Amino acid sequence: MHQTSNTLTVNESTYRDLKEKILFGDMLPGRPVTLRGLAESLGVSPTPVRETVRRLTAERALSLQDNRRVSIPEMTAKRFQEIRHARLILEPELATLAMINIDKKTIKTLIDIDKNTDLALLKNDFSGYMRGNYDFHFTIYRRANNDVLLSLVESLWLQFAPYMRQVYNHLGTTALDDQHRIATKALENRDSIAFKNAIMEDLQQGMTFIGASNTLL
Amino acid sequence: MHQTSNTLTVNESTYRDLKEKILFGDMLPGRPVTLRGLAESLGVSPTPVRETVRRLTAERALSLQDNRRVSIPEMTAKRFQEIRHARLILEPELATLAMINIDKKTIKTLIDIDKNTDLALLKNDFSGYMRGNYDFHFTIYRRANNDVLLSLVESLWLQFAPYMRQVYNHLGTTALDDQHRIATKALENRDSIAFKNAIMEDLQQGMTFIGASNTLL
DNA sequence: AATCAAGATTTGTGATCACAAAAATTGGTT
DNA sequence: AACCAATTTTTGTGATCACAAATCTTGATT
Repeated sequence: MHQTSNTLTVNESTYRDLKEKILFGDMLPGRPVTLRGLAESLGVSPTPVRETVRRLTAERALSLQDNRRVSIPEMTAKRFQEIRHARLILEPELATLAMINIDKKTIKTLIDIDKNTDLALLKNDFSGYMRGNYDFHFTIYRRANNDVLLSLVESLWLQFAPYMRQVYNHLGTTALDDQHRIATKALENRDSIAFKNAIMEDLQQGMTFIGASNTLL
Repeated sequence: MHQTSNTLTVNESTYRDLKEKILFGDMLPGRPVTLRGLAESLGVSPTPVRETVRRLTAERALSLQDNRRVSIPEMTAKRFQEIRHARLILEPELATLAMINIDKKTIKTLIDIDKNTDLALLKNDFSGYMRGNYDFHFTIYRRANNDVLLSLVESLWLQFAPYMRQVYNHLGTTALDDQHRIATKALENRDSIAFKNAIMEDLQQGMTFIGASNTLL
C-alpha cells in the first residue's frame, strides 16, 4: 500500500511508534525482537522497520547483538552511571538555558502536566507516568531553543527509559515528583539557582540503579 | 553478491565509508546526494545505503530535506554556536576522565599522530589533517572508557566536520596544533588543569565560524 | 530419560521490482 | 530570446524475492 497524500511516510510513523514504545516503557529489555514480528505488529513491511531499527540503533536505543539480533541494550551499573553522569551535565544546563524563555503560560502547562502525571501514578499507570515525566522535562528543554543539546538529551532518555520500570518498582511511587513542584515554584519566582537544583535533584532521585535482577520478563 | 564468511556486513562497511567521508572532509555541504548515486559509487545496492543514511541522519550527520532529498545539513551561526557549546561542555570532561588512563605509550602515540598531522598540514592534505586531528582527540577520549559520552561527542564531530574546510581556509594553517603539543606536555607532567585547558583552547581555536559564504562547491 | 546430530523453519541481509513524487528536459508560443 | 506547459527521466519509498546464517524441531543412539 503506497501513501497517497501529504501524510507522514510509513518510515516516519514507524519510527515514532517504536520510539514511543521505548520511551514510555512498552518495550522491555531482554525480550527478543524480530524485524518481521515488529513489522507485522505495526502492519507494515519489514523495510521501514529495518530502517527504523538502524536509526534507533544509532541513537543507542537499540543494539544489534553479535547474532545480528536486535534488542534493548543490556544495562550495567557502569553504563547506568555513565548515562546519569551525562544527564547531570547536559540537562541542568539545558534547563537553565530554557528558563528565560519560559513564560507564565508555559508554567501553567507544566503544572497541568504534573497534575496528570500524579494521577497516572495513583492509577498505577506506569506508561502514563513515563509520558508525563517526559513531557514535563521536554516542555522545559524545548524552550532552550537548542536543537543540538536537545537531540543529545533525547538519546540519553532513549537509553535509560526501558529500565525505569525496574527502578520505580524498587523505589515505590511515593513523593516522586516533589522536585517537579519545587521546579515550577522556582520558575514562578524566577529563581534560576533553585530551578537548576530542582532539575538536578529530580534527575538524581530517578537514577538510582538497581543492579542484580538482570533477568526480567 | 552475498557475503560468505565472517567479514563485515555490507551495511557496516557502507556506514564506515560514508562516515569517514563526512568526518574527513570528503563530503561537502550543498552538494546534492542521491541514494542511487551513493550506492553506485560504493558498489552496493541502494538498500544498505538507505539504512546507512537513516543511521547518519539519526546522528545528525545528514538531514532529509522536505523534498525527501538527503544532504549535509545547512550550517547557521546559531547551530555552530550550539555545537561549540556542547563540545566545550563534553570534551574537556571526557578528556579529564581519560587522563588517569593515559600511560607513557599512549602519550608517545599522541606525539606520533601529531607529527603526521603537521606533515599533512604542510602538504596541504586537508583530509589527512582532519584525520590526524580526529585521531588525536579520540585517542584521548577513548581512554575515558565511557561509551555514552563518547557517542555523544562522535555525533557532534559528525555535525561540524563538513564545515571545517571552510573554517581552516579562512584561518590559514599557521600554528593550529600548538594546543596539541601543550596538551601532550601537560600529560607528561600529569597536570590535569593544563591538560583540560589545552583541550578547551584547541577546541575554541578550531571553532571560529565563518558566516556568509553559504554557497560553496 | 538424556544427549546430540540432521533436517526444517525462521530470521537478517542485500538486491530487485513497482510506483508516485520530484526534477530535468523538451518544444511550442509569445 | 524568454517563458511556460507537457513529457520524460530520475529519485525516494515500500514491498517482495533470494539466500545464508541462526534458531528451533525432531528423532535416533546411548
